[in-house]
Formats: sequence, structure tokens, C-alpha cells
Amino acid sequence: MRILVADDHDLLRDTLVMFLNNEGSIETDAVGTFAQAVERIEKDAPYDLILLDYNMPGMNGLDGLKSAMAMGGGQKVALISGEATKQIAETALEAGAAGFIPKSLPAKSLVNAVKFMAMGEQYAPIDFMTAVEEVEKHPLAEKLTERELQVLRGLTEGKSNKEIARDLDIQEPTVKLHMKTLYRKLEASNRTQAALIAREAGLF
Amino acid sequence: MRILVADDHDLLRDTLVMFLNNEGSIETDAVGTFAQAVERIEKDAPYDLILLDYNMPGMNGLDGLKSAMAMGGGQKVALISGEATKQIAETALEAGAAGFIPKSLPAKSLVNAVKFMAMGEQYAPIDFMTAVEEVEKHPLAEKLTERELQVLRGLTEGKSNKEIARDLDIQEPTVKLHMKTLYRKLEASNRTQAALIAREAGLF
DNA sequence: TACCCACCTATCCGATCGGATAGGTTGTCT
DNA sequence: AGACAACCTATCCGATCGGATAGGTGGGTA
Repeated sequence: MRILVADDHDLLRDTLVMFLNNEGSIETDAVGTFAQAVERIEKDAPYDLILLDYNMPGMNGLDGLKSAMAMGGGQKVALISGEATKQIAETALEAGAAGFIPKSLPAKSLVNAVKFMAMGEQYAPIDFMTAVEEVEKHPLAEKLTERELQVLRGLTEGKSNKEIARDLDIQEPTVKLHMKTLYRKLEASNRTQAALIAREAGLF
Repeated sequence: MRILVADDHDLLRDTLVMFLNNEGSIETDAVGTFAQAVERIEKDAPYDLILLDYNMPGMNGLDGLKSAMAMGGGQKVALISGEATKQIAETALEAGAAGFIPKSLPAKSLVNAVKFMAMGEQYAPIDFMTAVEEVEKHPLAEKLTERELQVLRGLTEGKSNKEIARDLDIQEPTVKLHMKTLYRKLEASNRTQAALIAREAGLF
């Protein structure tokens, strides 16, 4: 089984090669840039699997992935990255990448994954792919006081001022006051808009 | 490598066993109910991997999965199902299942996946897991007339009845009528709830 | 101490909403 | 022709909302 590893991070690349070669059945070539990878593929294709670092000179995002896949009549190419987001991984897999490997993956799992992908299967770590994209703490929440957030929560549940007042154990006029402040801060002109904006922002 | 397959669907079970046994390195046992599976595990444990059908007598949803995993000091157990949703698969994987196999998986991929899981990796088909939960063509839109949808659209933009009336070139009382009908059909009690429900349903 | 801020309460008023009720038009299907 | 569905208009009324205004409390800071 012949594998090509392309990663500009020398230490990682060498460790990778060592692990894979150690497996016996795997023969590994390694390069440090995308250009070198292309050169290698043209000369030594086909490989059973090609691992490309997402952050590497010449990669240019997913363009490198796509052109590598197109080379030599359809190569099996997988992404490897320490930074890439779940979003990027998904796009890569949809584009037909053989897999996605975060650098946090244990070496043993990596070897398994490489074998798996070389057999033509698509791989990505379950936990990485199912991780919920953190909603980046919307700047809106910063501007709102504790009480306002509580009132806004009630609003996004479709409650009336009276209901919100009862829930928070305050008087209705107070809720209306907070409501008015919310409209100003959220740049809404009525409760429905405010509720939609809050939902849109991912609050609650 | 010893595998236990538990599935009440005879045809599928036999095909599965045949494919796996054909692989040479895999020895496969097969049973048709969860109770039989438990019996087998107690007698012949440990298996390298156990495949449990999600829809099978005695499984009781994910309970069967969990108890099977707990048996004999931690078994590697994977789910196999033709009906289960992405949601169920995720829950199973989070609960520690070795993997999830939809019955739509090609036989060749299945063999690879089984080997992969037997090595201790977690498997699930990428395309299945990343598939966007189809919004199941909300029956809501079906129930609404053309005009009601137009009014609802205005509502989800945070407009007042008067604004909606102007936009649609009808009178305000008419908008209110449609609004009332919408509340009934959407089971909302005010415009904010209706707007949120519409958004939630993916309309607009 | 004086000041500000977040929070609370209250009252007034016009605008809007939500529901009930009573009609009308158009087009389709039987 | 009659029945029906979808759509439109209208009026009445109580509830709710949105905004303005005028306060009060507690906690922190200058």
C-alpha cells in the first residue's frame, strides 16, 4: 500500500511517516509543499492514498484538494489539518475527499483511518463531525442586562408581557420598560421583530 | 476475528454472515432476537464486534445497545438499522456504540466498516451523518392557502397588520382575518408565536 | 457626599391586536 | 342550480402593546 504525505510541518510529517512505515504493509512518501506533492503524483502515481495538509504552501484552501483529486485519473485524497473547522471538513468530504483527519487524532487511529481510506471508504472522526458548531457568543448578549435577557427569553417563547411579569415575579409595567429598552438595543420596532432577531442571533 | 450478528430479518442476516465469512479472517455467529444475542454473549464472549439490529424483538430502542455494551466487561457493539434516523445514530454513538450501519450501506463497505470497528475505531457513514435532517416538508405549508402564506411571510418580517395590508393591497380587517386563521392552523396564540413557529418550521 | 447605573413601580394615552359576528364575490365541482 | 372553498370587507369591543413621563431603591464609584 503506497501513501503520499504532504505536510509542511516537518516534525509531524516525519512522525506520520514513521508510524505508517512501522505498519509493515504501508510504504510512505513524504513532501513538504503542494507543488512537491503534484510533482510526486505526476511521477509516481497512482498512490493508494494521498494526505494533504490543509494549511500548506500552495494548497489555496480546497483548490489543492480538488486538483490533486483530479490528477492521474482520480486519486483518493484526504485532508489533514490542525486548524480546519468542521465546516471545511464537511465541504471537503462533499467535494469527494477520501477523508478528513484532525491532527488531534491518536496515532493508532490514524493508521486505522489511513488503511480504511485506502480501501476506498470515506473517513472522518465521528466526534469531530458531530461537534456542535459553537455559536460564538453573539455580541448582542453583551449589550443586554441580566433582566433584559430574562425578558427576551420570555419573548422568544411567545409570551405576553403579563405572562413574563408573572414568571419573573415583577410587575407588568416593568416588563414593558425592559421591552422598550430591548427594542432600542436590538433595533426592533415591535415584539415580533425583537423575537425574530433574538432567534436569528442564536440566543436561546 | 469473531463477530456476532443479531437481526430478526433472516434474509439480511444470512447475506451479512455470508459476506463476512467470505472474508476469510472473520468468523461470524448469528441470532435473530436480542434475548438470543444476550445468551450468546454470555456463553461465547468476548466477541471482537457485535452488530445489533435497532428494530429487533427485545431491543427496546437503545436500552438493548447499552446493556449489550455493559456485558462481559465492555463489548464493542454497533447498531445496524434500516429505519433509524440520524438522531438515533448520534445518540447511540454518544452512548459509546462502536458504530452505526444503515442497511443501505454497500456490502463491501460493510466488511470494511466491520473490520474498522473491530480494531476499536468508531464508524458511521459520513454521508448519513452529515445529511441535513430533511425538514420533512412541513405539513404546515400544505394547510395554508396562498393568501395566508403571503400574510405569514409579512408576519415573519416583523410587519404590522397595516403594513401587510398595504403590501398585499388589501384592507387591514382582511389581514386580521387571515391572522386569526393562521393562529388556529399554527396553534399559536399571538403573532409572535406564529412568527416563531413559521421560522422554526423553516418556512421563509 | 454626590453621582451614575441597573433595576423596579406607576399612570396616562393612542395605536394595535385578537376575537366575534355578519356579510359579499369569485370560481369550481356536482 | 346548489354547495363549497377561498378570498375579501366591515364593525364592534375588550385586551394588549408601545411610548412618554415621573418617580423610587440599592450598589458602586468619584
